[in-house]
Amino acid sequence: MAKITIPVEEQLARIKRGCAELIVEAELARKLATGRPLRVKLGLDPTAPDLHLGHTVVINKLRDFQELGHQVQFLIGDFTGMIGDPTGKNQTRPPLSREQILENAKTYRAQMAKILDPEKTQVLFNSEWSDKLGAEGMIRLAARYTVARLLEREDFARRFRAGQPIAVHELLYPLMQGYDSVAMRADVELGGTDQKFNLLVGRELQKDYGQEPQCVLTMPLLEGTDGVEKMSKSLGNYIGITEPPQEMFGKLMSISDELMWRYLELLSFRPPEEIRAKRRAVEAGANPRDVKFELAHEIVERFHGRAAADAAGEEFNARFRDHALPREIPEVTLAAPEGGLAIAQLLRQAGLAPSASEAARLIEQGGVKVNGARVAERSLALARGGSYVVQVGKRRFARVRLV
RNA sequence: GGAGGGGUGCCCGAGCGGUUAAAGGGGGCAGACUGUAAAUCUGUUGGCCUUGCGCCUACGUUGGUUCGAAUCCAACCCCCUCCA
Repeated sequence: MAKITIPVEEQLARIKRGCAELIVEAELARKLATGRPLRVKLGLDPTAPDLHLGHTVVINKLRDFQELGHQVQFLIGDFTGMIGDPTGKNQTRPPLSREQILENAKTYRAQMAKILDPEKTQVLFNSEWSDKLGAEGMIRLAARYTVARLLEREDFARRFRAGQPIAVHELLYPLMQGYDSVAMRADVELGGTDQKFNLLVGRELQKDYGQEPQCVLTMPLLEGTDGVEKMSKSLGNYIGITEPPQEMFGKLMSISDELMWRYLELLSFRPPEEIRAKRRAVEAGANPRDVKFELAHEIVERFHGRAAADAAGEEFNARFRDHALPREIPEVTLAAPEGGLAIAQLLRQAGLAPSASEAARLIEQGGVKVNGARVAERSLALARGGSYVVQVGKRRFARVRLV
């Protein structure tokens, strides 16, 4: 790989942008000054095959490194994934089979390619060196660190104080992750702020193995669409990067005006000056909706391309600004009895409501329209042989044919 | 091994013999408003139908007491804490 000639100051500025913490800046400056492409590590747990925008915050940062000419290394934690990162929540993760892990890794690679240059991105598996360790190696590794140091981790310390159980394997996790850095001779490791402790263990172990310690760069955790909890699949507040363009666009438009600035900061590739200008404009009275619209467009374009983003934006405007019918309405054909099909039954059978009771509620609340007209009576029955556009709320539609 | 605490609707959590499909909050959904699937406000939030003040399921599981049990009793399962 070619020597990097971009000035250290310029590189540092780009690297630090949006980050939570950089340990230690002076060390990184020294590494950069050598002009050697740095090995930049990001470890990923292979348990969840789907990435969401929260994961991409760190990947976006890797992209910065990659564009500066550094060597990005993706580490799939197929070994550590079997241990399970201590979450303090006591969740037992089912062990994954070899095939599942490889499958997930493949998915990762495809998803990453939307942000990084796959040609320049290395993918590694930590079982490659962890498996070889064996019981003896494991114990030798464990001998290099102390319980007291592991208990520095906030999560461990709290549980220890509270008398809550800490399984021994949980203590091993940071060591294994740190050992990865040793095996990879990582120059820099990235992670969310929640990973800070683990990343620092890597530094310590590298020193212990006589290596120059890696620099640690942590990125803030992205809040989910609720604006409060961090984005996660289990909380249901996530935006998956493989979601359909329309869905992704809508979810991005549904974040609060406040949260929008956070997303802009952590997800947008627009230059910081431009984002500052937008903020000033909104403070001066511009409509935040338009800023959000541009953000949604940028993100959808990143994962689905320009055409899909344009289409999703137009569709959104038509649907929610102009209250038009969606361009594509799923068609459903239902069998109706002679006297016609009761509206509540129709909603349930067409998949517009989970149960007839829920359907009845929606009707009472005025949330159901047939051919654009609000349904007032739940005794309404639609005649056999007809075709109807049925709408529930603002987002659920179906074209129902009764036969 | 011993002692104690607990398992309630999507989640948290109150209830501790009847008026309880179960307070309150969160989340979800719908409506109003709007700048959008923002914010705010209002309503709603087990299921079924012949929509009655109807029926069926539901408070870890299985039995029991009772006219009547989420509420009392017994056994079992699971979680947690303390002691050893």
